[in-house]
Amino acid sequence: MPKVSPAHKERRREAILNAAMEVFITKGYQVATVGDIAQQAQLSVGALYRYFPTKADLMLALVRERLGRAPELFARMTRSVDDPWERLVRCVELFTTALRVRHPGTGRLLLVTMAEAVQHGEIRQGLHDRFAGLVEYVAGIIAEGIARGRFRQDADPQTVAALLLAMADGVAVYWVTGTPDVELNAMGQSLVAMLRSYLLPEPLLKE
Amino acid sequence: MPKVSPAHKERRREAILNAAMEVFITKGYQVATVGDIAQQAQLSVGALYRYFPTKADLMLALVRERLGRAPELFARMTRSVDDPWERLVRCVELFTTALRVRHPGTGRLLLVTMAEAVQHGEIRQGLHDRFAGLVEYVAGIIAEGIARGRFRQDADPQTVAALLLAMADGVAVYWVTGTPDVELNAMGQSLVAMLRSYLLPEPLLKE
DNA sequence: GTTATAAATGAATGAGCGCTCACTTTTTTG
DNA sequence: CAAAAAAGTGAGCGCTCATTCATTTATAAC
Repeated sequence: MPKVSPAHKERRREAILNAAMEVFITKGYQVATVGDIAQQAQLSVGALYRYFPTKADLMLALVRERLGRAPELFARMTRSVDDPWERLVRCVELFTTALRVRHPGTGRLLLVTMAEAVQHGEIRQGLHDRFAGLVEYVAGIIAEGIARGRFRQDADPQTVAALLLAMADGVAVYWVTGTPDVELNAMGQSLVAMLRSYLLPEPLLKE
Repeated sequence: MPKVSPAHKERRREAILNAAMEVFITKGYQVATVGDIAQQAQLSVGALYRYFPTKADLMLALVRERLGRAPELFARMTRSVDDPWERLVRCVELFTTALRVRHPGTGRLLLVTMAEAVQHGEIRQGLHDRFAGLVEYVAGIIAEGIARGRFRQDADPQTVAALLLAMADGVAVYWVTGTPDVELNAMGQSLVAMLRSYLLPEPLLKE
């Protein structure tokens, strides 16, 4: 005879994950304490341990459920656009918007996760999956553009996609560190301009 | 009446910094212990504290002396090249080579430093100085190229430079995490190709 | 309302860490 | 060689933290 409904348990689990995210991105994984997270979730330490067996499991769940879903999220948000070039531009826009507005914590989570990945194999795997998924999606867009004859024929989809995403994450990481005096929108625009000159053949350039 | 020469003290200080770098980049700042570093330096814990007052000071010295000198290093290594475009290409080459061959630990140090910067103000400042210095140098190259009429006139040196360097560091971070299946040279070549199509006006493109 | 049982609590446990300091070793100087 | 003083040692202090568990509280079923 269970005391609460599965739905209630799921809601509490989410609350704990939200609390963990908040604490991890403000203090970093190692400095954050389980007590901090319990307090943020308005729970006791013991109760928290009924939902996640260790502190590391909390982090891993965050990596898988908050970072790991980026590829499908991007795919869903840009599926409606047919033209490969437009879809690429949408991706860049989506990224800068998400970073600033919709999911401002995700950039910080990415940074904390990268730092932890150096040591923790499962976390490294989680990051790998996310990046590989994103590269695959973007490379697909580029490949389609090439196939349709709209993009420069000698571009290597995999490499360009990886470069693009490394840049995106590089900007994200620097942005959340508050390190450079970066204007996110200006960088997005320059990136699009650069991509356009590289990918789009001459006839489309005159505008 | 000092017991050892200043030169000897300086050599020991360097040895400790080398040990700290090795330990920090394999374990991360928080997980690394002062005991680890002392052991790596073949010294006792107490002796180490005669050279650096706290663990945090060790990290800070590394940030300033290993990361902070990147701008002058880049300037020195590319000064001999006169043509702005060639110098830009040299920078990209330099970066990929340094990452793989000459200073393989620097990428990891960068990642560990970024993670710590979230919390630690002085470290954040150190990172900021490094990035600002690099942006300034690269922006200078681009500005010169524009002034000489060799580069696209509507390019914004600051933004393009920041974008370029965020990409470089993004690649570095992903590379050291071992996350994507990245071929560093291929990415460097694609980057140069992209830059060429963006920065160089038509007459120079035909080759 | 009673009871069975899941959920929640938080003090206690034990391990580990940064840093100190009373002491030992080494080197320089005269 | 003797003495002074810097350099080096490492056990120990005080503290923090992840995790546990005996106990209390809340809920659902009847």
